[in-house]
Amino acid sequence: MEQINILTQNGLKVTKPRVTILNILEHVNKPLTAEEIYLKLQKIDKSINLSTVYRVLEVFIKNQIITKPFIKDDNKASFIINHHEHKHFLICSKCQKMVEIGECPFKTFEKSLEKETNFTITNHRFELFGICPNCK
Amino acid sequence: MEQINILTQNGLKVTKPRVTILNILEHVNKPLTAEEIYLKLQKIDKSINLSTVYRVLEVFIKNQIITKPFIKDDNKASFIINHHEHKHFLICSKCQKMVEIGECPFKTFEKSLEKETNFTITNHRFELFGICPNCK
DNA sequence: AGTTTAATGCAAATGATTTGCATTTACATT
DNA sequence: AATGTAAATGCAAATCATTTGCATTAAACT
Repeated sequence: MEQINILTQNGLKVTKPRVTILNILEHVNKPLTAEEIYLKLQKIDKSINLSTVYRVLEVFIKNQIITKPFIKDDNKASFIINHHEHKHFLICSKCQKMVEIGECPFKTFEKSLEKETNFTITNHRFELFGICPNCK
Repeated sequence: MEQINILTQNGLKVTKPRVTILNILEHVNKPLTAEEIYLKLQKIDKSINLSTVYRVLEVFIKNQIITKPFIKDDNKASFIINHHEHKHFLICSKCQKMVEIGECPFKTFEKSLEKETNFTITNHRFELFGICPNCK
């Protein structure tokens, strides 16, 4: 199973919570909150604890298996599998529906900004908000 | 005083907490957390309460006097005066220093994305992260 | 299989933000 | 200028996402 490879490659023990969470995130492939992950987990294995979810997410972030792209206005953080692509989302302010944006237009922008500010730029966040066709 | 105009223009009662918070945000002109605002307030008037800070910020957001541009990884939200400019920041991951980015390169990008997705785009967030010259 | 060390479950703690309620204050009206 | 009223505030307690301490369990090495 691919999930197991990712774990062993990162020197992480292969445990049920880790495999299952990774599996969920792989298949969903869009940002989920810790609680959303927890609810999906509950359908698979009732015994997995919410604090385990947080701890697993923490380890995954450290190992760059996932990223925490943003914290929404409701104060909940989101987590998404890290395919080392630059992904950005357009989020409906009413129904929270997310649509992926095809292209990330910042590569060249970052380069010129590094020269200008003398920062070393490691990362960026970009999200768009609007009203989706259904909610209009 | 300009702060009073902004309040009355928005049909808001002119109170000391509101005037003072607005004054702070006007002069700082960069994102502050509720607690940072509270600490600055304490130096001016010990009696103003943290929950009042939150309530004032909430009203200001509703009236679009300020915006809540992002929530940092430490789960603290930031608030900035809304001059209806598109402002974005480059944030040092070590010292949290913020540098304003001169230009917002998304206007045309948003237009084409609206056609593509059929969303009505109302807003966006963009932050860059890196290491500042001092921290390197 | 046995040993070791890290991962987990559970319950309690934490910390940012929110809320209920009694009191105070802004401001419209007299 | 004094008064009435609804909205704003201070204070304490509640809430909610996230984190942590600790006893137990389980992965993976020998």
